[in-house]
Amino acid sequence: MPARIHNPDQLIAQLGEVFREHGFDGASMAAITAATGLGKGSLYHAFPGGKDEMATAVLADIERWFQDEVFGPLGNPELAPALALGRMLDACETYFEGGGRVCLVGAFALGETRDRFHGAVSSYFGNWRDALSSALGRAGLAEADAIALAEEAISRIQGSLVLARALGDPACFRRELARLRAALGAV
Amino acid sequence: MPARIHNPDQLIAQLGEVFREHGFDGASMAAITAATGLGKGSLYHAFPGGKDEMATAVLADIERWFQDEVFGPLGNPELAPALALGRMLDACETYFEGGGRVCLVGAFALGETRDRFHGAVSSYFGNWRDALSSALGRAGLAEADAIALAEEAISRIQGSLVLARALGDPACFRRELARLRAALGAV
DNA sequence: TCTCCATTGTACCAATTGGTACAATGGATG
DNA sequence: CATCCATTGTACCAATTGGTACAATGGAGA
Repeated sequence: MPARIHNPDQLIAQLGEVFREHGFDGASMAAITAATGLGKGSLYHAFPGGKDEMATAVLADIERWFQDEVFGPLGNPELAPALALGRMLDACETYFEGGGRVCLVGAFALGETRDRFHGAVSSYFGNWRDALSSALGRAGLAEADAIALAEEAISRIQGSLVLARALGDPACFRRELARLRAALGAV
Repeated sequence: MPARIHNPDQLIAQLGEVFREHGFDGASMAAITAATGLGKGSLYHAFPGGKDEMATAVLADIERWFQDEVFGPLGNPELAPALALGRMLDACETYFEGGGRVCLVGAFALGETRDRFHGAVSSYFGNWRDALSSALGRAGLAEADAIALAEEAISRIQGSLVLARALGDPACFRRELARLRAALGAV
């Protein structure tokens, strides 16, 4: 009966969407088997640690993506900061699907899971802030100003995702990104 | 055995803290009875609709508080806008305990509960945006600019709560509030 | 003091939870 | 073709879930 060989990348992506849609506690094994098409046997074979391990893998995958697409370019001294900043905003627009997709890490930070995955959550946001402030520093800002603006920019991105989802209006997020693009472009 | 007369206001506050700490799905009836000291009998007597009704009552209570302390003053044409804006920031600093307390409505917006309480969530953020943009309009901004700045300010508040919680550094939130105070003061 | 009834705690319910055990499968290796 | 073993689906588990039923309580009004 087994239809062997399951694409692990696709599996992680599917798990991510389940957690995004239901939250950690809300993502029951029943929902996970339904979304992935895999039985418990397969899931616990791939993730002996159960849901915790699945969520950890998802978070690691997200961080890897942002490391490659966002944090890396931002921290790269050989890349023009203006270019890296624009790339960050483009990546966010794509990744969060123009405000239609929520930030799983942010949701985990606010939600019931705040402690359980604190390491991954804090690493994600810490790396983002550090990389962004590094780019802003290279763009000419003093260190304190760079850190302040980095915190502001990340807050605006995360907050507008909350707002967009709350109002049911993804355009909220895109508008905020546009304003942010102008503000960061003026540095 | 009953120790009659239970302060309903205190009960709502306790329920709010449970939902804040565990999330909606995570707040089991066991956790709720523990936090409130009330048995299931009392709880289902006060809230025949179960957890849903409890959460609805908590959300209504939060909206009432913000209506009185924030949205009302912001929308009041007889109040100097600069005063109302300052009062909003003070109220946020107090209510969110300087970044140590999460926004339950924001958490519900991001989390697994996004649809179930969509009405209350969208009303809270919609009223906030409308009241804030009204105050900014009275402060001299054109309507489009007022709406844009209102969305930005709410995003910054909500986002910095996410960031503060994620990094385990409540000061993040207070710093953002301070920057926001400067930005809104310059209007 | 006595009665009444809103309030309460407790025992209980079916359904679902995350997790385990294990046998069947079938591609890869020889 | 035969063997092996990683991979898989299924049956099952105790614990917990949200919710209900109901009897005991004890303050308020007569």
